[in-house]
Amino acid sequence: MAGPKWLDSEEMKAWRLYITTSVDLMKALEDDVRPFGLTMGDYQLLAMISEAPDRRLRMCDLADQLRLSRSGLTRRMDGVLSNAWVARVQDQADRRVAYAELTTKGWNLLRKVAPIHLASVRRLMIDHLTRAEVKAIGSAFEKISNNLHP
Amino acid sequence: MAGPKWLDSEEMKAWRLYITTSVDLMKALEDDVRPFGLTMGDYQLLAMISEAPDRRLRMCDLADQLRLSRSGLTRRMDGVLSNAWVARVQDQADRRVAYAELTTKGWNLLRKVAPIHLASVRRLMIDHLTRAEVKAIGSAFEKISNNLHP
DNA sequence: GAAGATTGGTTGCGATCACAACTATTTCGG
DNA sequence: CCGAAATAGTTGTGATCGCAACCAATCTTC
Repeated sequence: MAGPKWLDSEEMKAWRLYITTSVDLMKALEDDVRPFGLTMGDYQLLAMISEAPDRRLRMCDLADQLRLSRSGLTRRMDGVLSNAWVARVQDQADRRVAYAELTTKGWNLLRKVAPIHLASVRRLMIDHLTRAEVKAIGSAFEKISNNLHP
Repeated sequence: MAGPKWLDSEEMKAWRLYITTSVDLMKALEDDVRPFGLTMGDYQLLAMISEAPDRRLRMCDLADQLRLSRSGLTRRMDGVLSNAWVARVQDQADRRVAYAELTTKGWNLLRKVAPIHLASVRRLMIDHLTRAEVKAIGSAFEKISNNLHP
């Protein structure tokens, strides 16, 4: 590695605040979707599907995008399936493949919750930041992400 | 709330990259401490205790700093206690209180792992950022944190 | 100084999730 | 084509962690 072994105080400050605050932030966002019977995991699943063509996504791709293992996704699907927010659709061409498809009920729920969730993201994070900080976070995590995914 | 309901594209980019990349980053850091028989949770526990006076911390304070529930900490302690990295010390003055105290074995382990962990933080995150981005992340999460903890 | 509230910590239980092993289907090498 | 390898998804198992209920010790209030 190029850099010295330790982090200087600016770096350490950024690292520590980032790590601890991220946990708190997630819990606060979780609190804000709970009244709708959703976890953040559920919300992200619904949001991810809603942006895909035909509001459906292969299980495999969905797992990748949600950073879940395939077994993790199978279990998470149990919840959204039993609530009928998502339907399971078997692919006719390749019968190994199943799609997760947003139902009308799921779509309606998401339309109701999304503005509230995004308002939470604003209230808890974005509204406290300068435009420069927003851009810096975007570019910083973009570089970190590019390095992580070769 | 003051702001508009939706996030603009800069804000959305920052938010999404932050959320997804944070998960990936955590997994990568986890991979780097695993060879030492540690989880990131264990590492953070040891690191937190090591910075306290006498390298000991009340269970309660430790739980707060690690963002764990008290029961969560009890269970996590099982691991570090059975590895004898941490010892349980009962307070004589207030007999409700237990301290988690870093053992010599735990201290030696931490001295070995800390440089490697910090090198990972550099390699995976800090070294990819400009000084301005590091400062922006520090100030941004500081403000988010201040808002979260009233 | 005794009753009730508060604080510190553990335990029972349920939810979430990853890994490994498994089944089913498709694709590829020869 | 046929068998081997790859791909998609599920299930068994174990780890982690929060909530609620609990016990024990201390503090508070009258």
